[in-house]
Amino acid sequence: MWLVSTPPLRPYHHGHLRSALVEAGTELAREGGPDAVVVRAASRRVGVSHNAAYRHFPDRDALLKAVCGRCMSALARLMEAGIAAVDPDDHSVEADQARLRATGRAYVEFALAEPGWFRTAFAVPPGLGYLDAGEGGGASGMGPFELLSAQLEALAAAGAIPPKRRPYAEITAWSAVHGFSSLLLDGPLRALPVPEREDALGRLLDNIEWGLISP
Amino acid sequence: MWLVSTPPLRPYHHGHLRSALVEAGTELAREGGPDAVVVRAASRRVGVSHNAAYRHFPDRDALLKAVCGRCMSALARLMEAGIAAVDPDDHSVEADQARLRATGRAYVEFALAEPGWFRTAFAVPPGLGYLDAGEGGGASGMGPFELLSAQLEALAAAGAIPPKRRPYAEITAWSAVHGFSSLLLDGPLRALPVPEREDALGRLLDNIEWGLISP
DNA sequence: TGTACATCAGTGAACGCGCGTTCACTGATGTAC
DNA sequence: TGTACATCAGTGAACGCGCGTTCACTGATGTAC
Repeated sequence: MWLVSTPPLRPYHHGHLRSALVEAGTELAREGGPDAVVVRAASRRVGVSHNAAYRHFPDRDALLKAVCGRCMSALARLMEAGIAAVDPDDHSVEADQARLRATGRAYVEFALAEPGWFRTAFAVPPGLGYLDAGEGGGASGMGPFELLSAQLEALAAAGAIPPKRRPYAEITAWSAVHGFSSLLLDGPLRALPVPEREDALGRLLDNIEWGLISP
Repeated sequence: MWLVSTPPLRPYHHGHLRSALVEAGTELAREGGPDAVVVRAASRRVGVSHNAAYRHFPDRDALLKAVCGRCMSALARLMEAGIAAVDPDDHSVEADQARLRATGRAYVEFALAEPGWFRTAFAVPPGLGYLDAGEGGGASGMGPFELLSAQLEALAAAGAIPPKRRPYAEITAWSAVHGFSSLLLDGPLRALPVPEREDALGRLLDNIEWGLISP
């Protein structure tokens, strides 16, 4: 008899099922946010039975956390791109300021361009600890917080931020762009027309800068 | 035979089932955030069969939206309380500033004290339009945005905010406190110890103020 | 005041869905000799 | 190089859960006369 089962491509006896699942989960997150990151759908995408995932993740939350790390990395990479767009050899205060603004703009752009990823990046399951070291970094290995921090540090080193205004500057700046993004995506600013959104972002970045830089 | 059904208190033939369901949904939101606002659980709490809800809401999203309005109202009321804590007869710039800070503090306090409500307030189902007029207001009828706006307007009228810094001030201030709250609840600031959280909030409010007020 | 009747707000049962998780299993892989 | 065997990463079936939503229904309420 020759109804021998044609082995279906032997898909994943090679140890990269874990990363394939994270990849699939990341795609689910892109389309549907954190709630869409579910074991069964991810397994389905990879073409594997849904319980195979439990060889690589103790439970759904572990998968989700890994996906969150990927989303945070994507954000970091977009911020890095924004920073890199300013001439890296220019160490003037103006260039430092431009780099700071670029991090902020990139943050908001990421949220608008990839809302599913943005929501997922901040949906690390409670009770799992936050992202581990090494998770959530961009190409440089630095995460969004470190990238922002580096720009502020440069401005402070150049004397543009007076020392009394330096503490917690990261948190202020981060909060502003994060809140703006959230309000645009899910909050009452949903309805804000695009041109006003653009203006509002400009004013918001101005405002942060004024608050930090003015003596 | 006398196994006649003893009518179980005739619970809701009086037209207030709708509000009872919203009430129950609000309690669910408090405990579990927007995802916990589900038709069956709300009906269960009220003591009514789960399909009775469909006499009052076309679907689950309609219930959720009503609950979102309640949560937004709760936020507005806490902000109102913060404002009212500053002597209402004092119209000095200092008092206006204190009222502005009070709105910001109340916002963050609300998020920390009632995380479920805070998350739900900003989880209006997409595609339903945002909250209708009349929903989401506090005792004064004003929503969080209007309350914030009123404080900024007072400062502008007093000349404390230069005209060139007035546009979009609402959005900047709101974004900052909203982002800070979100990052504390769900983001990487989860782990921030309480004293630093307090310091960070103070600096954040300072920073907004400096950004708005300095000439 | 009493009665017939329409309306309205509930009930109980059922459908179908997708999920997380566990079980005993099997076939492929890698290794010791 | 060949073989016996342990290990490991998958499979298929099943459990139980809670949900949204719809159906035909019934009992209470309010109203016209």
